[in-house]
Amino acid sequence: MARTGRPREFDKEQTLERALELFWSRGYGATSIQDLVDALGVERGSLYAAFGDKRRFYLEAVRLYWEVYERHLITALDTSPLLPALREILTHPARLDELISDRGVPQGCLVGNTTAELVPQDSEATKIVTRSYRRFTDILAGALRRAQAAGEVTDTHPPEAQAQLLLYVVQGLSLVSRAGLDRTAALAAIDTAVDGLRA
Amino acid sequence: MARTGRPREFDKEQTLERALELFWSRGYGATSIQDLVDALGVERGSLYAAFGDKRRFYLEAVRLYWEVYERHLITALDTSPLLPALREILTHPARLDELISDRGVPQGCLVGNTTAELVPQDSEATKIVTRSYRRFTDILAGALRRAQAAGEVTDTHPPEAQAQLLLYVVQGLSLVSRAGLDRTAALAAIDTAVDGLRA
DNA sequence: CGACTTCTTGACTAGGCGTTCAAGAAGTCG
DNA sequence: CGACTTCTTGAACGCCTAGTCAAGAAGTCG
Repeated sequence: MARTGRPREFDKEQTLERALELFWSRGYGATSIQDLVDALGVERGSLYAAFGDKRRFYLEAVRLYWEVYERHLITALDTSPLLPALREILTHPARLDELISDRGVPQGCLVGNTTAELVPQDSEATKIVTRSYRRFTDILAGALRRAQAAGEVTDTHPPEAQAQLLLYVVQGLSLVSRAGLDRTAALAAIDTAVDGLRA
Repeated sequence: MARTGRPREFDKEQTLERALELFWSRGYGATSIQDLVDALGVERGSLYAAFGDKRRFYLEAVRLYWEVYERHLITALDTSPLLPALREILTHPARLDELISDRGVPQGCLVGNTTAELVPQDSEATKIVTRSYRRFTDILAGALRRAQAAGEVTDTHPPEAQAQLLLYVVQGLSLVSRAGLDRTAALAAIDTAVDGLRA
């Protein structure tokens, strides 16, 4: 049983990654199926067969984006002292690598972009986005709690409030950076935020 | 000379305000001309005659939005002590009135939404957005400088860096709020930010 | 080999989009 | 009144969109 048919000619995971790049740089609405066909080298019918309609395709890309980012976040923050790592995280919100760099244009955080474009109209997008924000604050609050206990971070405010504030900072930085990034000003702001947490 | 023709039957300014509301809640791409015709009660041809094409119409709305917000900002921050006023500003980023309230759904900041949707592809949108951010930080930096001199705000970091950070916080809060607002968590984060500025 | 399953291709459909425009309505001014 | 200008109306245009589907290709397995 389960006769297997003709094998897929393209790598599904890799195609999703490339679609993610396109969706990330252009947004959901401004990326047409034709754009995807051209960029991915996969015909329309195959895309529909593999990923369902455009919306599902996009949401899948957002899921992948967050999955990668979350792994990065957990790894990076599992350290002591926390604040230098936190500073790193804050300087890399949009691109996992090069937000503050010369190459490439900052394109924000895909979760944040999705928030602006699809939320709250699209309920599934809202669920993904809400969940991502929740994970972010949970992970940060955990790290901050440990750092408070270690005396590295001030305990004048609860770690949850500090984590929520950092979510705003990251998302704000990601968004504003799309309009052009002044590295010096951004770094000064980040340092102000990080120093505000110091015990 | 200058024979005047048939007078316009609708109020241009008021129509722009109502279009602003629509663009604000749905975004640029998701608001069709037909939506505008239906909501404004003005036929397509008249809209085109009065406002040019859709893009100009939208950008005009963004300009109006910022103009109103900037006036509000300047007025609200022209006070001493500064921090209570600043806290007010931070709690009202999205709606000038009721971001943190029960009625209505937060729809973010129109400038921020524009950043996510049109920047950096659209150069005119980028100019408007960049200028708005610049005005925001200039106004805040001025107020913070005075408050530093008065000994109300810490001078461990320059007012420009503090202002840039607050821009990120406001934009981040506006954006994240679209996905649902936890009043308590948001207020706790804002208090954390404001207390971090205290001398 | 031949039956079966799945994938690929690209033409096709239907609908929505932004935009235009010609004809008529409603004013002003000489 | 009649000439002139501007605004209103809504049909029409061309384009692009997301999505479908039938025919053929490329595998697997009995």
